[in-house]
Amino acid sequence: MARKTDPNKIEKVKKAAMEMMIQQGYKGASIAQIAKKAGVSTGYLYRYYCTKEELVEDLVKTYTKETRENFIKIFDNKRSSNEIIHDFVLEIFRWAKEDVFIIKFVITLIFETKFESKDKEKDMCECMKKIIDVGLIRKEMNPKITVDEAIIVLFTIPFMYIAKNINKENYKALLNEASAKRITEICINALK
Amino acid sequence: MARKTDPNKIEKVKKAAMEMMIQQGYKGASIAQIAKKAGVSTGYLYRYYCTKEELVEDLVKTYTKETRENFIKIFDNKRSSNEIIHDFVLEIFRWAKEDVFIIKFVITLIFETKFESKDKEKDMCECMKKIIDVGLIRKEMNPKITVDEAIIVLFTIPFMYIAKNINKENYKALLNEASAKRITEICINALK
Amino acid sequence: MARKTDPNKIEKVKKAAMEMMIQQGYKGASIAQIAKKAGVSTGYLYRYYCTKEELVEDLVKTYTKETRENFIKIFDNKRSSNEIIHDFVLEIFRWAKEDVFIIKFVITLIFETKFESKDKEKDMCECMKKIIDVGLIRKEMNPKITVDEAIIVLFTIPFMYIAKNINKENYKALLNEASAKRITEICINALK
Amino acid sequence: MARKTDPNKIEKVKKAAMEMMIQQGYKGASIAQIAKKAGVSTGYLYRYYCTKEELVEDLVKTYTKETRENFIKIFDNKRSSNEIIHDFVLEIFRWAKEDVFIIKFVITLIFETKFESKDKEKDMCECMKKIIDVGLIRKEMNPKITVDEAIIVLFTIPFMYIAKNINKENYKALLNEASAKRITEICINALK
DNA sequence: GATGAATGAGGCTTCATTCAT
DNA sequence: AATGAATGAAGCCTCATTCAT
Repeated sequence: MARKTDPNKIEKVKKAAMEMMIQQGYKGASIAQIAKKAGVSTGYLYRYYCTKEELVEDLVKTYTKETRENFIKIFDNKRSSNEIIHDFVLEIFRWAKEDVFIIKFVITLIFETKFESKDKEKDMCECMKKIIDVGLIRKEMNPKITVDEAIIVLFTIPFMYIAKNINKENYKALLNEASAKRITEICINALK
Repeated sequence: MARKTDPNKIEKVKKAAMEMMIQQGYKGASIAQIAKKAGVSTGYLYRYYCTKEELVEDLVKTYTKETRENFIKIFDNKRSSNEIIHDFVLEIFRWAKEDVFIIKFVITLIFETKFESKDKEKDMCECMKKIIDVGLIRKEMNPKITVDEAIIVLFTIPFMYIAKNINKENYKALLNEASAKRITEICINALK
Repeated sequence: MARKTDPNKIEKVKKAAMEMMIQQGYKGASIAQIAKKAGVSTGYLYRYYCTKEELVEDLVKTYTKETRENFIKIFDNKRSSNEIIHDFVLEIFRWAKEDVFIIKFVITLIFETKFESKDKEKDMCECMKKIIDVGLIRKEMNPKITVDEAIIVLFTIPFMYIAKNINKENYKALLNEASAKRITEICINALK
Repeated sequence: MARKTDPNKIEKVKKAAMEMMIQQGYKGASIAQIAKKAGVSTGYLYRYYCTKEELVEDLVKTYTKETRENFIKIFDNKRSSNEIIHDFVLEIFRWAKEDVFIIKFVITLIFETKFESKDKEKDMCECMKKIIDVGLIRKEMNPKITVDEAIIVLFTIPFMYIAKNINKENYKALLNEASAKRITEICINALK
């Protein structure tokens, strides 16, 4: 009977929060700014989230869930480690093209240590262990490889590539098959 | 903007500012805290810097200057690109062991997008061009290599390695000759 | 201001408002809390009361009405002033045992100066004048007695006794015949 | 060297806080209102008090300290209980005339249960025990007397008398020797 | 009639900045 | 030159009130 909740509104809030956090970081993004950008009142946010922190936690959960699941699927696949790395880079590129804001937001989050969740860390480690197992068996990887090294190479390099290009005009065109191949090549070589 | 008077005091301010920013980030580090930690008045701080932002900009300049100069020297050296990379990694490790705060601060800065300076960017590009030239001539590098790729590999991998270990107990011991060799190896391979 | 519709619902609202005000005071009791406790919507509440203040004013009127009428009856009775005082104390005790919430609420109201009504004041004065008349004629009271003094003694002392005991475990047992006699004795003596 | 702290300013803040709390209660009195009334900025308050609650606690401590000490002295005096009661009433009256705001504030505090301190309670009980001892030995008091009853009579009656008159024009004149005598008489009789 | 989503003024608190001393 | 008291805009959050449904 009451005014129906506008599902677009909360989505707008999330987008606005993400954009502000991309521009200003967690501390820099104010509730007032977010609300204004989303076209809602400040109070509106507090119907959905008890605190600013909760809002960001939900953002992280919402916008990384699908991709994290995809990541897990990719690493579960029992093929050569080189193929897995290629699929992984393609998935990151696909994701980055799908929504510029989300990828920027994720990059922002990687920075703000505040939001490094234990879960994310654990998931990443699991994936790395799987690929290292495959890579060692197939002799595609350097026997000295460690989990930390794999994380640094496989996560940081593709993300940094995106971060370096995301503000360019032809951003989406740059994330093409050729560049994916090249980044894959760099990663594979790094781990050899 | 900065007027010079007592170099000791202002040095203390800078150190304090750095430490606070490491712990709390740019927004989190308050002028009052910094002044207290430095043992000066808040007003004193404003005789040197018109704003908080200016203070941080000066910090960046000061604490990256020496190392940037060292970097430039390393890349100017006309030896094999592999040797240059090794020297570069060693220099970063040396730096990281010399002053934990500075390296933490630099890592913080890499995060807080707010403080990406054009100067730093240009210097980095110059260095990359030099090493790529050498690497291509000596056939130590993949001919497809670009400046961006070199930056991603050569800066991200060593810094991420440090970032991943800096909060561990035996931090300085971990940054030894062996790990420097391993990181060098990863970088060299990545660019092959 | 109040429009009548479903007396059950609005009664629940009043009870809820009372309870919340007992626990939190006027400012502390929020409309949302009250509505939730009463099982109605916040909007519903505003069909009956234009403002929160109006709700509380109605509460005061409602919950003191019956007892004020009882008080008036007691003081109208043409017996000795001592007997009237005894009846009065018994009535207050009876009331306090009948509904802990109401008595707590009344005590809360005595505190929150905001809700001192002129009506209540006038009624009280009337009652006091009656009992003083009787008391003086029968020489049960000090000739110096004033209306204010009678109010202070006859209202404050029994209510303070209740307030001091209302949060104890055996609260109802404490408000027995014996304690009523004792409080009566104190009041009578005070006015002698 | 810095701007000298104006001792009058914080005093003004305390007075303003007291006045606002008298008018609006603890929750009703806002920091902004208090600051405005005191002629200072909102931030000013936070140099002295970490929170609003702390401000009020200090108010209570400051403005009741002297009088509580006086009360203790009065009750320590080994004379007849009637004389003690008379001195006590006189002290309350003196205090009430000295600063209208303070007495109003204390009356407000008596209401807002939030600020009933255990200390105050304990002090009160000590005093009551002393006077009851004297009163019983000298047979000036009813043997049935309890500590709670003494508190109700001795505190409530004088304070209520003041509360009832404090808003009258000739307030100070009303708190004269004669009325003190009369209130004393009522208290003494109540406890007989 | 009844609901509760939505609003936004206002509450408490922080902190970069100013300026009298 | 140096201090730190004082400022007040701005941050997060609450809640009385409104109004579309």
